Amino acid sequence: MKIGELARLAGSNVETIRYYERKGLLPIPARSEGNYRIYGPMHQERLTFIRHCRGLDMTLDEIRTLLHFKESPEENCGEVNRLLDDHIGHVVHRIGELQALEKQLQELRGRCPDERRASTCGILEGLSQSGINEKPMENHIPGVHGTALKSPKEPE
Amino acid sequence: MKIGELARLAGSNVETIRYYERKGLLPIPARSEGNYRIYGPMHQERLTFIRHCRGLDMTLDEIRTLLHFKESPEENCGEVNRLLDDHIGHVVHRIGELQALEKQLQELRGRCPDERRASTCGILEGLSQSGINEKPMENHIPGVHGTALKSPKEPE
DNA sequence: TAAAAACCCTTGAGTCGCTACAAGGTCAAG
DNA sequence: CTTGACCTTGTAGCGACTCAAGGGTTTTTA
Ligand SMILES: [Zn+2]
Ligand SMILES: [Zn+2]
Ligand SMILES: [Zn+2]
Ligand SMILES: [Zn+2]
Repeated sequence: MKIGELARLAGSNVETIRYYERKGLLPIPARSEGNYRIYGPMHQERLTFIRHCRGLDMTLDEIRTLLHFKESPEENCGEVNRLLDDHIGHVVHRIGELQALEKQLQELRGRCPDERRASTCGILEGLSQSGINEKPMENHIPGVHGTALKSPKEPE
Repeated sequence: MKIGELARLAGSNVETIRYYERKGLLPIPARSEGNYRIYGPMHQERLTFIRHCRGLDMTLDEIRTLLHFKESPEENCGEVNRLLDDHIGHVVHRIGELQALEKQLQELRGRCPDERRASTCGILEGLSQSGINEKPMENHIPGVHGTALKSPKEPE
């Protein structure tokens, strides 16, 4: 099967498949005479696995680890289980952050119940004040991973 | 004041300040004889405002809008209030997504209560099956904004 | 006073997980 | 033989930064 069909079958997209190949998540496929990538059922299974994982918001690194265990069936799966626990931790952590965020935002919203001149808007005022969200949340993470709003790292 | 001091005062970081300047969020400062950026209290206030907003996970675009209203005190602040409502919506939406995600992950985790051979790991098995998270969540968003896991867009 | 340290400058590239071209090659049907 | 769907490589872009190279300037210290 060629790349377009694989994409359709896995509900994915051609460029994404080539991207996964570059990133080492999908094994390099055979090529046809005309230099087309040729895939078999194992590629399809693997791609589907990857997409399931991405649907659960895992990073490509996390997925790489899981794929390793898929390929070595006699290894102990403890690390898989731990990886999932950690990942659940990522999600739970992020939920907590966002709930705190919502509270702050609601509080801020409450400061301007009506429409006024911008100079007296309680929201703009609140955002200018120190005291509201003085320091960025520690470990403030977009999605469930990655890094955003790091505080400037202190010299060692 | 020079850029380093401003960074310290605002709990920010020098590169970020220059980045905001490039992006038009901070007004272009005067320069010293030695070509150093020279800032005053208004720059500090503005940067602090921006950092507060980022601490609340707003995009730079959202912040740009707020800054506009800060600068035009006699405009009506209705749009500010709406922007905040929308942004609260972004956060609430994302919380809902992450809670659904956590449920799925917990369910998956339950499939492998002990450590076994990888070939019989309930988690790896679950991720391979169709049926679990068949299609990516609609509108699955990293952070509170942006777009990830778009399904391939259909031709118009 | 001169060297060393600390600060600042610009430019350009890297991060993540894709998406979207552009310019061309290949293949089946009509 | 031509059309058009499909494929190829390569490059650039998103957001919000972060970091490194290779300089110039200012401040501190010996
Ligand atoms: Zn994770
Ligand atoms: Zn208002
Ligand atoms: Zn928002
Ligand atoms: Zn297991």
